[in-house]
Amino acid sequence: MPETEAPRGTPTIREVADAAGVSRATVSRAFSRPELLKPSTVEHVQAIAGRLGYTPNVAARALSTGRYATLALVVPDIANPFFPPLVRGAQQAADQAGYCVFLGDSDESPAREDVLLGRFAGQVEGIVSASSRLAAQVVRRHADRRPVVLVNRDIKGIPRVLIDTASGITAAVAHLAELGHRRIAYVSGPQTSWSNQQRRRAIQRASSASGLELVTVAARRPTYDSGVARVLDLLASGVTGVVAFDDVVAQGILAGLATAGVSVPDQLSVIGCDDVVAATTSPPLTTVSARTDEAGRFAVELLLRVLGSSDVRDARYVLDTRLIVRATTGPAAKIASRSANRTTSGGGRAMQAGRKIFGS
Amino acid sequence: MPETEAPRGTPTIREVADAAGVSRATVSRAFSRPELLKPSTVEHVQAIAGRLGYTPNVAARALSTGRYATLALVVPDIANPFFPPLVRGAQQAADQAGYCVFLGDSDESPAREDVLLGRFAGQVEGIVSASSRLAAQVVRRHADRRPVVLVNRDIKGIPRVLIDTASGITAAVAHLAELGHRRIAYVSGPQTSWSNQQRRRAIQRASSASGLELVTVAARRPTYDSGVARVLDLLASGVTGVVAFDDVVAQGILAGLATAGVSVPDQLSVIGCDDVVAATTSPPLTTVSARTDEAGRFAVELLLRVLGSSDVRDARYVLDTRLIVRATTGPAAKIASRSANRTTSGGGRAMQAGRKIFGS
DNA sequence: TCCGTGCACGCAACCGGTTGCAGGCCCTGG
DNA sequence: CCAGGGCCTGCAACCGGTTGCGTGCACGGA
Repeated sequence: MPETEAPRGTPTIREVADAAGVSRATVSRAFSRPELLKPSTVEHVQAIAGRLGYTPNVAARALSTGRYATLALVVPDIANPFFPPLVRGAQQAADQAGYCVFLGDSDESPAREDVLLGRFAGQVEGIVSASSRLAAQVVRRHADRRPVVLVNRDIKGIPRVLIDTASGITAAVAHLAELGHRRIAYVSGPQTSWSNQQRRRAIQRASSASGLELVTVAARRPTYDSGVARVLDLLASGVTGVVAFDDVVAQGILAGLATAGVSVPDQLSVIGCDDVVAATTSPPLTTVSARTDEAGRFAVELLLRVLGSSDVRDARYVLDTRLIVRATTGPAAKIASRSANRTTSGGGRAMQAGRKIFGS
Repeated sequence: MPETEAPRGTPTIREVADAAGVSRATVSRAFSRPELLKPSTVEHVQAIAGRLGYTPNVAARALSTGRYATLALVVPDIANPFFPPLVRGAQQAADQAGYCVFLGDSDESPAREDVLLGRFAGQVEGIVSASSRLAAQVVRRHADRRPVVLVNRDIKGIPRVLIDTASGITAAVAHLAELGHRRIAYVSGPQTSWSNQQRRRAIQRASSASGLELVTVAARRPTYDSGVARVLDLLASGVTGVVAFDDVVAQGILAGLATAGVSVPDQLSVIGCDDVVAATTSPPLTTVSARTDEAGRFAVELLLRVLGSSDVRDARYVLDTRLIVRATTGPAAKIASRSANRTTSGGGRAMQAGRKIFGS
């Protein structure tokens, strides 16, 4: 008895077609290519569809067109405050274009990242991989299957958006040199991180250019605790200024220093990177600012452009950075050491409101 | 001339079938229901498929089975540090089950959340909505189309995971009362937030139970800047203790107080909520701890259970919370007010390391 | 030797849209 | 009045797996 057709949860194109008295093709066109139809027909079909609560089935559409209207975003650690703004920016850009975004968290593991990219490749139009920890060759293999856009990873032939912290780092070193520092430290991040390599190189170059001695301390994972744990090494190293891989590490260092009774910036100057929590530390952190939200947005827009016309092959966007001087940098310690730490905040420097901006 | 078949980018089931000398059905079964096939056949097909680099097309599979192997997670603001750990937990749980997760950021807007849920409904098996700002009726409408699990939103009939901050808040108020505070403030969060309502109610109840006067100050958006902006109101209100909607607001308050030269906890005690940045503030923030990562994980596991057997209708998981006393709470100000702010950190209380834990 | 039984696999319809192609209709120009 | 040309719309194949049903075959029992 096929007389009573059970109406599914959500109606299909056929039911709309029947209700509207047209063919399925017409319903389809009413949604995807309305300019091919008589305006009155479009209106009629849309009305019926609206009444029935019809929504095109994305799987069916994806199957026949290959357009998924989705893309994937892979990050090493969503809990690292560097990434949420980036995710947000990417999200908004994708949204405007009607795309949905998958999120993947590789947990800083290249192996997991590889798995994620492979899994996503089958169900998205393109992938944005931020701060990829993968070997270049592996990234290329994935990029070979699906369009990939990188953020903060510089691989020739793959479209990429780079936050050029080198300029900001250079300004940071100059800032320290100007304040009379002679011996400084770089607390490094993940070894497979392009950003880390870039920053390390920039600081080496800038230090030797300014005649500063440079000590490197490895933090590996860029976490708060990792920053805290580096403090003893830092104090033992006899430096008067520190540049940290990122703000999170810098924040950990600040906390460690506070616990150790070392006053910032009187006894030690600290500079962060990314400006991601910098305004909320105490004292407010001098840092290298990067518009991470823009990086996310750009990456998605670039990806969409690649999807549109595949001749954008070797794009390479560079976002510049600036040094933002807040309150964790001051004159080198030998100068400050004659006085104790009388004034903790705002002492000796006329720079609390109105942030001063250096940089390229 | 149909002799030269262009091999597509990724091979289809037909090509594998041809290469293996079996039917498409057999290839399909080799992947989805191998127990129906002779072991040698399975092995053979898998080998061929592996060599060709075959991957089942998810869109095609989704179309014929209705199983998408995806789910969506919607949050009001990924940049709010409350959510990244939750996202992470959700992500991991989904991953273990072979699901990919869409992320949506509603930007605290009910309208956008509505759009997101609608868009996701068509392409996922289920949805986790965290801290939904939607009207209950609207949520129900969505839940009617697709299984929905809520986090921190209590709607009867819809499976939900709740972080019971009431218990922690109650302990917080008791803690303040014990320290001699008589008049305290609650800095509230988003009005449509269930958590905010829950916290406000808990603090009202606890205050009157302890005989404390309660003042409420509205922060609306739970941001750092919003916290900073509430400081003048707080100082004008004549309270000696403050409970903030969340850690982010509390952090802003701390910063605002520092700028205003008010010492914490000597002149004013501050308590946060969620324990999400609390360990990184200065002084370290006394707060109500919630395992947000577990909430995310639970929500996904619950969703998967709903998908498995749809008889879990009215599940309601409650995660308890605890008060973690760090360094922003101390004796009521009238005691401290006789002396100015001589000792900024660690004065008057023997409680820096070894955190004390109260709670349900 | 013949038939019943069950395993392993193929056939073909189906999921729900999309799109090249063809055909009907109407309008215009000769 | 007829031919030609557009404009709309329908037909039907197709995207790539999945799955109910049926069949061929081997094997065991009578």
